[in-house]
Amino acid sequence: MMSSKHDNLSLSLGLSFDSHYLQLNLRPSWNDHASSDRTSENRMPPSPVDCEEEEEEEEAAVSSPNSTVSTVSGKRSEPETNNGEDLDGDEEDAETSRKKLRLTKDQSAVLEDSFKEHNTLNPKQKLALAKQLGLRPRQVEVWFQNRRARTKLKQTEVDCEFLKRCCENLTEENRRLQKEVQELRALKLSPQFYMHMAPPTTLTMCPSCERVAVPSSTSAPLNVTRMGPAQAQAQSKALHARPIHVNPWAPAIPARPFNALHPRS
DNA sequence: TAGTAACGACGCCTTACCTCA
DNA sequence: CGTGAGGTAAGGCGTCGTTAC
Repeated sequence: MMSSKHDNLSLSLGLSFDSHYLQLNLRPSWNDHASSDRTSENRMPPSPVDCEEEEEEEEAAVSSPNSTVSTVSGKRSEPETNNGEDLDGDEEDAETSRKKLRLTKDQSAVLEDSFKEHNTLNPKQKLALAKQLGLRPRQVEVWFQNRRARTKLKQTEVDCEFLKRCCENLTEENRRLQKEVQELRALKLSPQFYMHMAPPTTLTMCPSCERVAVPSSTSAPLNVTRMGPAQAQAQSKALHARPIHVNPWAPAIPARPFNALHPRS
């Protein structure tokens, strides 16, 4: 099913906004229409029996916003009377305004715990959670959707920060390598450099592109060969004419695994 | 067996509401 | 007291997978 494609979402993100949000929920006057959590709409069902009775039809009418019968329940212009809870104190403007229904601390905590276990819900779990929390299944569904969106957003921010640091490190590494190339070129211009150097390997310099050829299939020690013009041209021709699948002009510097975050380590 | 409509679930985007500085 | 920013519940729409026909 579709839930499987989200199974690898990282849940280890810092979710500080939730605690902040939950603290706000403790305030008794967060909503004038709802004098308490118990009386606020969609918070608590009129009774467990009522909730049980209504959940059956709600599940059919609410759980899918796209089904032909479900879109009725969520219209912002329509009062939410299916739980019957919004009639006990805010009959003044319930018909016209869409209420902001804040979940209680306990509700959020339970949802959070459930989300840590599995970030998607099957219909059975959704119904059970809704019943446990005194919410409509649609509310539980929406909470999980928004929660997944928040997780994804957080992950995107983390990824963005990571890529930013990668970019910075690569820029720094590039700067360092450019400097190194300049130094090597300067050394190359002075003949004494080669005179006093006992090269540990044999390298073949390509006269045209000034790179060092690395034999692809030999493990024998290399010896630096300074070729004459004709000889070098012939070898260069041979090297360049050969059908090459892998670039033979590898960097002369021994390659090592590059860590973008720690390029010098 | 292939095609198709219905349905459910989800993601993405947006809106409306709420709180706080 | 008014206001803008940020957070969040919820609506709308498109997409995809499943199922029945």
